[in-house]
Amino acid sequence: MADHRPAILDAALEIADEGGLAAVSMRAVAERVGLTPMALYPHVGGKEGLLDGLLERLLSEVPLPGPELDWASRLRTLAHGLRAAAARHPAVFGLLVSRPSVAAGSLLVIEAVFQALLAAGVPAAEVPRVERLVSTFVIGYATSEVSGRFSAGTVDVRTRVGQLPPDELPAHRDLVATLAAGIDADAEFAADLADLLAMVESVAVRATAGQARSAKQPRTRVGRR
Amino acid sequence: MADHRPAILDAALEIADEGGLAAVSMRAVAERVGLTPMALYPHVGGKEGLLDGLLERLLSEVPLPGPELDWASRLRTLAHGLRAAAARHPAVFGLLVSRPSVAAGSLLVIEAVFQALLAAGVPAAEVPRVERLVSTFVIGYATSEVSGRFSAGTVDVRTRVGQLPPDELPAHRDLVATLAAGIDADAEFAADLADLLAMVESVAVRATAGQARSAKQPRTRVGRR
DNA sequence: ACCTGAACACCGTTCAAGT
DNA sequence: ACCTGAACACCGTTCAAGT
Repeated sequence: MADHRPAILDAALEIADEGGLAAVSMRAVAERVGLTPMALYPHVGGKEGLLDGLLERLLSEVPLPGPELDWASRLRTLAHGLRAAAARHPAVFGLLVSRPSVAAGSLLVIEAVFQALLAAGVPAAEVPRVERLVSTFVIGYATSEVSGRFSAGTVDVRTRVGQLPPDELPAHRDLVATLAAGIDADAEFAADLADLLAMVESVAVRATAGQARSAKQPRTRVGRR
Repeated sequence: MADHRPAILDAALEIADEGGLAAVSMRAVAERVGLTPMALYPHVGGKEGLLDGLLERLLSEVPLPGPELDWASRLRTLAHGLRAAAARHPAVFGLLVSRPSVAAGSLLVIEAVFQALLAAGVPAAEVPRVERLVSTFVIGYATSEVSGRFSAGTVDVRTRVGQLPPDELPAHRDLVATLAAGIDADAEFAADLADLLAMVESVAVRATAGQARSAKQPRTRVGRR
């Protein structure tokens, strides 16, 4: 009859947003959608399939940058879009690091990163590696932020340092002032991205220099910021 | 009577290594250690506490670099040590991204990174940010590797690209040769680290340049390799 | 304090039965 | 084919009882 898959994923996403991943049970999803738990199986194929569906939903929400932007702006758009998706759906986003995710949505994001890196002048042989490097950071950052890995340690530096004899943590002691200031996650993410994009450019420049040495082809520096 | 906590964590770690996180149930751990499930509670304080204990175990296994090494070698030692711990205990390592982890073990690792970054010349105000940047990448990389996020997509590029109309994935098409070659995870991790350490150095140099402009203090470039 | 055993309120999933 | 309802083999945890 009707394809209930979209409605099932809607319900599951709502439950995940409201009560975390632990609240997403086949029974709870079924109840919200007005079906028996077993009625979900033909549509999502079990719990794993349901979670894959949620991840696909989340990735399809990430806006792809238009081709009119320069490569650095395109990477920034993607990174901020991914981080925004994490803020909207923290529980589901946590699945991203730990799941293969062969979803079509993830393919399109990767494709956009590939195009940006090629436009930046990163040699083809290095593009997949650099894509994984940048993606790993962005996904890792958003996950850490959303799961509390960042905020937990920094709440009270004194008690943290107090866990061990003070002379075992000299750098912590020297940085107490900075650490006590806490984290401005928005600013930090932007600063990290700036450093990483500079890194991408230096990979590109390094390749061009090697190529110029043998074939002397100059190359225009792509503007940042 | 006897403190069973170490034995409990031993058993739980074994079970996690053998059968994944799903196999780590209070009942299974209790059985292996020769107790009733409820007997674990005074020692680890429930399931969450048990998982925290596993994470602490894992982090305490990461070797800390000696002070005789230069900053870049120290960061490399830490990064490879963390990745090696992930290879030994893949299931437990997956908890790292998603858990606060205020463990003493993680404190010592962070301390070592702080010291290395300060030695590299990264200004104190930027050290915590750069620590989080590098740690996020290293943890994210090891997690992705261990959970199959990297390998899954690349197994068969043709079918992957076949999911969508070919002209929607031009960069994928151009990179088919590189993508089909697969991933040498060891080499890729080393290359990523090299690029990130160069980035750290450029952050340090940027700061020194600003400082030199006002106070003209030269600074020795720390050797890499 | 530490441990046991029974019980409670959940899980995902199988299976036979209905339409 | 799609859906139901009962059942199975699990969970983490509470609680009263023992020592």
